[in-house]
Amino acid sequence: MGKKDNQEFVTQITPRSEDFSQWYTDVILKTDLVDYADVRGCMVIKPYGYGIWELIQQEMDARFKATGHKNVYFPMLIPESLLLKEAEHVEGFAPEVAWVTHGGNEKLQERLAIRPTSETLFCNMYAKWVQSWRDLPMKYNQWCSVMRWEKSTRPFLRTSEFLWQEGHTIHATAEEAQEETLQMLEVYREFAENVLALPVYVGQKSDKEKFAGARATYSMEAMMQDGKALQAGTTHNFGTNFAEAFGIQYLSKEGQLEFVHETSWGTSTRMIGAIIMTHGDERGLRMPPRVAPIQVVILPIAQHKEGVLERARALKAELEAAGLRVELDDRDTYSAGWKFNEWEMKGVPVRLELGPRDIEAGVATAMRRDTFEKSQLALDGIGDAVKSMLDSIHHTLFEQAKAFRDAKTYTAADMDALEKGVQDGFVKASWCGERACEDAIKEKTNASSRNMPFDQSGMPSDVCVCCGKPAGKLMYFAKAY
RNA sequence: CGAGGUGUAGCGCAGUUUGGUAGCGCGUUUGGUUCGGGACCAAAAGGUCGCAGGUUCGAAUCCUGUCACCUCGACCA
Repeated sequence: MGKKDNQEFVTQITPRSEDFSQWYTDVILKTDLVDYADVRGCMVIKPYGYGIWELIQQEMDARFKATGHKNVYFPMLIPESLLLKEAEHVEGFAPEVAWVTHGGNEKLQERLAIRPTSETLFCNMYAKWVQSWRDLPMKYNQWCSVMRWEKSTRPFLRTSEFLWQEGHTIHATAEEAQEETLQMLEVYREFAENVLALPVYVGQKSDKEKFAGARATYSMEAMMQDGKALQAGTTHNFGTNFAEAFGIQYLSKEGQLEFVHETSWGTSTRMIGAIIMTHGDERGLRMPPRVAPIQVVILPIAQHKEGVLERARALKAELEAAGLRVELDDRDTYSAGWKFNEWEMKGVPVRLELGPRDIEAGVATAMRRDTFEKSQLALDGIGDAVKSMLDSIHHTLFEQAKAFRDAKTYTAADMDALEKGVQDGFVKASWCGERACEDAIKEKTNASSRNMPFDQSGMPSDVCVCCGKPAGKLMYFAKAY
């Protein structure tokens, strides 16, 4: 047994350091997360990948409910006239809308957009539903898929159709809407850090980067292992932009007709891409325990021997009773070594080996995926031991990612330093004008932008990544996905 | 849409320069021995060489066209 060493296995995935893109593609295909669909720019999410999404939905939904939101479902098709109502919004989305032009064999009188996002539908209904200040706020969320005809696509990061959640709320006052916008940004941040183990920066985006039709857009950005920024969630404050376009008005306590203030916020399956590109290593995935479809895999060793399988099944039942997601790999068609490597590639956080020697000693041999550390856990009370190991793995993943990001975050006082830093990671710098920022990131700096002064005063803590205008003057710059 | 690259067995590739029987590794199937870090032996199956034309006695190989995918830009969650 075991003539081939692990080096040989590792070479099956393109080394991360050599070609990060190829590594990403290798990992998602070889770990059974997705397959390429034979449909333009779309992917098939396989059971293991979809399992992650289900857990994300569960965790997020609980947070939405806790902040007073309810789930709804709106149609996938949007009449063109509805989409055209808010000028800035149309302009922003027009290049990437897919249209339905025929019903059966008949050409439609009005073409229907396949939703790229549902602001217009929500607005249309809100206009009917709202009469009085008593009806406000309305805080709805929907889980669905949307379609955007992207020019180039990559699984999870950018596909034509993608799964997401979109929250849409309307409020009586500007203050309330702003509070909602920031609250949901905080919900996202807390979720990213505490559930996905993704350290993120949150902040406001620049006018050029903001959502089409929004007064203000906020986002959370994570650093991938190639130093690029990935937007993992975004919230928008529309003010009364859409309310005015769609006539969403209510009668206030004072008897005045007022426009509502609206927000929207969304996160998508892209978060799965963020997990992969943040936590993955040379062996493949490292799933953050709280969204790992399989948290513990039990590998019976020498399972043909008497009593081993029975004990393994009992162990599985015990761990499941403790609330853990457990897989028992009792396939006898693969050797133990083969299975070790497969589950490591799939990123299962904890592996429990259970063989005759373990059973004899009353223990299971545990291996944690984050550090490859092996230890013996007493079978007696093993549920708690595994749970605390999972918590520890979560924290290790978070701290590793944070240390990586911090080490690649530079401070720049001039354009040269900014340009240089952006090649490797994030750059913290004072706001120096939108044109100059973009130029720096895209290596197309010209003389006029280069001469714009860096403002060294005022360094607020809430800042944003990727060419965003912060609430104050400090911001982060990075190449973005 | 601009620039570059790749299409040969399920997967990864060689063969193309200089035209001459379609190859290799992994995987798969069958039988046996194994089983605590991708086991070994033996046998077998599997390909209209992306597609369409052309040149030629003969094309994976040369010519023309076309399609798909990948990387980098532009656009975006």
